[in-house]
Amino acid sequence: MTSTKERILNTSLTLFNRQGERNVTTNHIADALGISPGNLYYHFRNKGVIVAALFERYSEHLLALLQAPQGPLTWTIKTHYFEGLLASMWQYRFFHRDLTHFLHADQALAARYQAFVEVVLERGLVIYGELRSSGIIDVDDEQLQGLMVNTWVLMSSWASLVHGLRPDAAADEALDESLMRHGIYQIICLEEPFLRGETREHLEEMKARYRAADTTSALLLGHVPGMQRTGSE
Amino acid sequence: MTSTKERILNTSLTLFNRQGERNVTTNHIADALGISPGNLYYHFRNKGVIVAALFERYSEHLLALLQAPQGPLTWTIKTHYFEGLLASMWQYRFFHRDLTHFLHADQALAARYQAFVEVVLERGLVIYGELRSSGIIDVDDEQLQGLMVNTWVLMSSWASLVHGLRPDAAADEALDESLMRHGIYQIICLEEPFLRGETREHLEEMKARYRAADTTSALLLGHVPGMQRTGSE
DNA sequence: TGACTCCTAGAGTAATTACTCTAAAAATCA
DNA sequence: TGATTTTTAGAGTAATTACTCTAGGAGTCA
Repeated sequence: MTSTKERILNTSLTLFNRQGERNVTTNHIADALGISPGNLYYHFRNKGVIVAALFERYSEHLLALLQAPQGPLTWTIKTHYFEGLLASMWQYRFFHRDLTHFLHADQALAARYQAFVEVVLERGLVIYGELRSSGIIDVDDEQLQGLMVNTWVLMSSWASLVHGLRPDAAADEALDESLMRHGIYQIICLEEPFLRGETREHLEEMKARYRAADTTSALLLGHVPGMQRTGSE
Repeated sequence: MTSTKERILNTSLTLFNRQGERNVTTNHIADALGISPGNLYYHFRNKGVIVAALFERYSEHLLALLQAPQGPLTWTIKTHYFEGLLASMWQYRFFHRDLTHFLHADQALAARYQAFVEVVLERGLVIYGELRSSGIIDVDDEQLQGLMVNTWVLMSSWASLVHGLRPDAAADEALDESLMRHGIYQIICLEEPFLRGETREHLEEMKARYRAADTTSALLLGHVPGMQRTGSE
């Protein structure tokens, strides 16, 4: 039996993800749990600390993933690994969505968030650095940094972006999977030009694997009419 | 003398950008203008239509820019052109920041936003298509689409991202310029691997131009310690 | 059993905030 | 000028919502 405190966090997370933190009141949370507002406030002295506690869970989860030893790293393994990262981020997608307000409202949280991003980037650089050392990608330092920043932008914004274009996605759990694959696909697009050696042979296979399936393909570009299939020069 | 209606929109935009829409009440807006709430509500029947009106301004502005004939297109011209786009987007940065809530609260706005994104992507594809036809970039159709999506993700998220990491940026107008340049720099990073021919000769010059200056360099990666300058293989 | 702490209920409150209403000033027009 | 319309003020309201307070149940330990 999970504790009430845990249950509050869990349903808060669910509701926040589904409806956005702004549209979820503390009374809603209590209702959804079948407990009283008083009880909720016994465990969390205000709504902000619920958000902060969820961030703590999120960042711990992600940093743990990032700390995990990787063993010998191939591009395929790395991509699969990133898939796991993105999945975790998706679980806490409300956070990046409503980030602005949280950081505006809570100085301490803002500081922790900044530190969090720093560590994420640092660790990400190590991973890309290993890929480089193994001759999997061919980049100079500057390109490596640029790639890293762009990867982070993509990963941290993907959920919000999807949510903006597919409001239904928050409710429809079945979409999640394919939407996330699309996110990974976009990361592949980022990395593709830098791939060297035999790794390039896996490219098509990986692209096919993560390429958006029917439903998702329409998300961003599937139904843009102006695109002719002329092939590259 | 601008009309009261215009003035309401202008100060709303300013306040929204600075403090986030959520933290700006209609009374705040009225106060800032030195008019009565009643007056404000005479011109806009609720807060939502202010947001919607601002979106209309934003999308018209951006689409007009996108429609503008370009003449012969070089990569340098294109980059400069994107700089203008990003600047316009920065002017309405509150919108992409609080997007989720707006679309959740207003179905019609959600539909218009989707249509807007479609047109933006369509036009963006045309531009990248022209670069390809001119032999400036070398991409196949798939890469072109991937690049386009990533460019859009970057541009539409950049302001929020910056705001999350530099809360002060909203207040400090001097930072704007350099933060935006950094955004363009990241787009250059996206495109760099695809550049061909003599355009590559301009690469270093352009990178230098948009590379983050001292203040900004620390924004995302400047002070990450784990990064050694080992040079590429 | 009794004492003590932890947990819960639920009515209630204070503050915020989007929005209304009436009446009067200002502009427009005949 | 007088009539009509547009614009404004500003007090006020209804609803929401984060949060409090008191009292009582439920374990736990002596």
